[in-house]
Amino acid sequence: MGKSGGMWMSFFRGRYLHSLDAKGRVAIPQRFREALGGGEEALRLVMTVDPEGCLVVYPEAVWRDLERKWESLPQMNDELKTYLRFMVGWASDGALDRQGRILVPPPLRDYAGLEHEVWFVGVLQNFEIWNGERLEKATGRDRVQSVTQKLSGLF
Amino acid sequence: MGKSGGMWMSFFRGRYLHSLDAKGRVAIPQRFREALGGGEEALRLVMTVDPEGCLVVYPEAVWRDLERKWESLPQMNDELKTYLRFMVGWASDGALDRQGRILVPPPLRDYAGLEHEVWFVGVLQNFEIWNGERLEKATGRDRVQSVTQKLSGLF
DNA sequence: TGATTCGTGGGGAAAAGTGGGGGAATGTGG
DNA sequence: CCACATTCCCCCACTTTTCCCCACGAATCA
Repeated sequence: MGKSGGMWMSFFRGRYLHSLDAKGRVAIPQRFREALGGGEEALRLVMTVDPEGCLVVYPEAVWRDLERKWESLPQMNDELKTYLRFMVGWASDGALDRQGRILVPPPLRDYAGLEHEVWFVGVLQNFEIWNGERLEKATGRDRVQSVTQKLSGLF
Repeated sequence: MGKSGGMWMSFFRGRYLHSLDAKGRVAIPQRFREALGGGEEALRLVMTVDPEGCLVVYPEAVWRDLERKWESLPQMNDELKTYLRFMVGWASDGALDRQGRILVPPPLRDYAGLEHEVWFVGVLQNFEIWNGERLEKATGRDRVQSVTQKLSGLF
């Protein structure tokens, strides 16, 4: 609310530092909650891992599209099986509690090296949850500058 | 609003020294406000970071075009993911308050090393917010002269 | 010199994030 | 099938941040 009716926030943007409490819960940033589901219904999402060492969170609808795509692929080769074992095998679906928090299952917490402080990072269609040091390595200036070079043909 | 004489300034130009107050707010230079969004509606903008160490501010419309472009690219690309994590991951969207100010979120403040005094610099389609010393390093004469050499073929 | 605009500062209500107590649900071992 | 421990999720209370309002002072313009 407040933020005016402008309904253009359909993407996840920005970074937020939140804290994981002793019970393994974190509050989803309010801005992300808005992007998650709009309406009144309970916001459902799917959380899984990323090879870079963070967690990735998708709105349920977006995740379903991914699943449909995977399922409809022509042939199931070893690479695809490995990939699915990873993405789907780590996936955990859930809903926000009434305070807008999610519970991060212990295996995922371990995978991403999450302690007390965690960073939320929006990347358009989904968002990520990072351990601070890992995030810094992944988005350091040097890394970004070299990446920008390679991408410069694209835009 | 004031000097609505007639034509709009459609580009951002010039540099202005303003101050960030204790709550992290800065007034956008009046000239920039005019360029931002014409009409009477609340002026919306998106602020993110630049690898050179400053903040970049785009009018909402310009930013949306960027997002549309990014979104249409193949998403499995690691370089693109890194790039988005940087550009989108730092992005903060907001509107000016009634005094024409924006709130600079703490993470962005830290990234750009902004203390009390900050410089606004117009660069056509968008403008930047700098820490004074960094700006001086980035636009020192020696630096600019060498750059100008390399560019001389372009115009 | 009075009126208007622009930048700056601060008070205060509302919202967002954080932490903890306790009941329901789940699962495990007798 | 029944204790028992564990996990999960609700509610409430507290702190911090955000945002809306009003007000002052410097600069500008007639």
